[in-house]
Amino acid sequence: MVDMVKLIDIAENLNLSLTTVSRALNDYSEVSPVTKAAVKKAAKEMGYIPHRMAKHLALKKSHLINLLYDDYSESISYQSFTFEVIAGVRSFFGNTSYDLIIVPENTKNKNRESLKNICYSRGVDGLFVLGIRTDDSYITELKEDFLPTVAIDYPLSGKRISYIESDNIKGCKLAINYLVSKGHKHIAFINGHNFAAISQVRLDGYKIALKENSIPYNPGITISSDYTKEGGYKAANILLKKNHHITAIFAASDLMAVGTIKAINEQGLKVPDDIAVIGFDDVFFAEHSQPGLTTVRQHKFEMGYQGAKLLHRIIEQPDYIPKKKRIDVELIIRNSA
Amino acid sequence: MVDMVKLIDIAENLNLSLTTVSRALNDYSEVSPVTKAAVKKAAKEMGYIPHRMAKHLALKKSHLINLLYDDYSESISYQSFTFEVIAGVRSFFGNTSYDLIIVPENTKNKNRESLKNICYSRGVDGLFVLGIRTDDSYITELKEDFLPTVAIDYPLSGKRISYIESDNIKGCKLAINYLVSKGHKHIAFINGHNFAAISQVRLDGYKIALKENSIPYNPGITISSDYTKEGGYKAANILLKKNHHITAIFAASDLMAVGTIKAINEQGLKVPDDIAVIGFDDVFFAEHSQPGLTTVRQHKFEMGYQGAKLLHRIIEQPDYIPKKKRIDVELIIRNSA
DNA sequence: AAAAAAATCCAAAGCGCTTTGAAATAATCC
DNA sequence: GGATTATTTCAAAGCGCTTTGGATTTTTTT
Repeated sequence: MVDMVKLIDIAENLNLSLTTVSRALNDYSEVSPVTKAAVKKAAKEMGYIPHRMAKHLALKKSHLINLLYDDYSESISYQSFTFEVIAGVRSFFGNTSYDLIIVPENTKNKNRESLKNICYSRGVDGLFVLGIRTDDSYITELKEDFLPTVAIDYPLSGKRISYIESDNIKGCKLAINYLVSKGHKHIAFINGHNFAAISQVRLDGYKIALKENSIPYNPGITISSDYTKEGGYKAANILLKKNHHITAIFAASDLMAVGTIKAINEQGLKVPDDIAVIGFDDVFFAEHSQPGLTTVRQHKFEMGYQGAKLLHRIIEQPDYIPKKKRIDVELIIRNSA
Repeated sequence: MVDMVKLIDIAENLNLSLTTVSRALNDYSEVSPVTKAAVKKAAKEMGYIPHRMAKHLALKKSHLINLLYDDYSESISYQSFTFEVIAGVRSFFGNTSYDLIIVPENTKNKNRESLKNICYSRGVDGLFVLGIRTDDSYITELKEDFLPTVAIDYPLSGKRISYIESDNIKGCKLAINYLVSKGHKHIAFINGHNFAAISQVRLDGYKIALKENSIPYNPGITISSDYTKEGGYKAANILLKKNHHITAIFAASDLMAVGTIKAINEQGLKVPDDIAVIGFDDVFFAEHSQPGLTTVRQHKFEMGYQGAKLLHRIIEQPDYIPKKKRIDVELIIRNSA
């Protein structure tokens, strides 16, 4: 790296002390407006670029957010969800002086460093967690509340830790109510695996929605599977084989919904005429699927943005008591239901 | 942040000097095996976590890679491409001691900080550039070759700077050859906008492939548009209206291919019977489209991985002369052609 | 056993910044 | 005009680490 001009250079150039230069640039009141201006002018002319690391070392504040997410998942739903949430996070921090740091370590790796070590050794000021599984070993550490943290879709609470979630219950209600309004009474539910915290929530939402519509919950037509297309496909096949009353299927992800539609078609049945299908997420391809997928849209960017905002607040206001934040969802009506 | 144990603590505990402790932990030869072991043991017991920033300040090496990419693009192709490339980057650096840092600043923002400032002030050791447009103001700076850099899909070369690209020419040949083998002679090309460096390359590839098949290049059936579904849709409509000889359309992205198919269907024509369509990228939904999209697959993860490897090498071997790296592509045959 | 060489260890300086506590200067008061 | 207060500046220490140049001890050599 090219050798850069530093504070002491400016100081010598102006016959001032290092202290004064530092203070001038940081707009301290102790330095007269005249010298302040002079310093700033010189700094600009000399091409001074403050050295963040040095600053951080002195201040014990890194302005770094550890962005923790998995990327080994093959699921495109997850990918696009993650990407958009991160876009939201980035957007918020774009107006602050915080950077995001990604520590490349695989969740799969069994003897990976502890989360605490990773964060402490980098001196990050906060942690943003995305898509963590219930069986991840980091969960234990997270619960210790050791660093300002915001998670997406995983319930965490403490003095400096909180989370963001979509209004999953509402989403389920929207879906079920819509199906009921179309005359459906036998509505099956294909849920995601139990390693995602939201799976439980969505199951609850499904039950609540049924109850509100005075439809008895039938465990026989609820199946847990992977959040993938294949997961949906398999689950749908099982459902279709053992139960012939079903007129609608609610899938906990768009990807599963796509798999479900495939299975239905293979049985010689038509969507939505024979069986209606509703998904969850509204990922990009939902509108490109055949037929266009009716689904519950999550506002991913907003989740990221609000999460970042929350995290920022936790960091900057030490006495702030964080609350979870719920992001609204909406039903996108297309042609599959 | 909790107060952490530092070198001096270990030193005092063991009645050694700070120097020796530092050297012991870094496996210097000047310290005897006995004390080395003692120090390491103590460090472990006391829960010592090295402070990266301090280390970096002293070493003038941050082990940080600036990861530069846009996320304002609505295009899912771009998103999924980006996500997978980054996954590759992460995977490579997962075996090194480098972290990735994202400086959240919008490309849209007109008075954004200079790239050089961003990099220098953070002391990053390298720069990984993804999806930069030809009209981006950073291009000028990048060409200055001011920092070890690797770009994806943008030709940059210098002493410490290089790039990775898919073998676009081969990709075009694969597509065109396949179409020709199916008897097509009038093959239109829907290209992406001129702000992507690859657009020019793919156009060249299209021309070369035609030539190799002794088909004259007809500028009338080549159209530039956006890399989006709408872009493909519009372009296809123009093509379909003004030329009735076309039997095949090669689109420079899957998304455009999807739009193309939509346009074709709306004209009452069938894919592939009336008009064959081939895309580029092989993004996730390519196989979910109706009909399944025949397309040129890019190995995105590999691009990221190899790019990271290249960057790592440029950084660690100052005398290494970087060359561009080309990543293989393959034709994925489905039902659209 | 004395001299030379090798092996260990250490105090102090330095990385580029902020901040404390004190000193010098300027402005205000009675 | 001397004392008090406010303003402006500075030298030095500190953030947690590495490294230089020396000092001290141990081993080898003759």
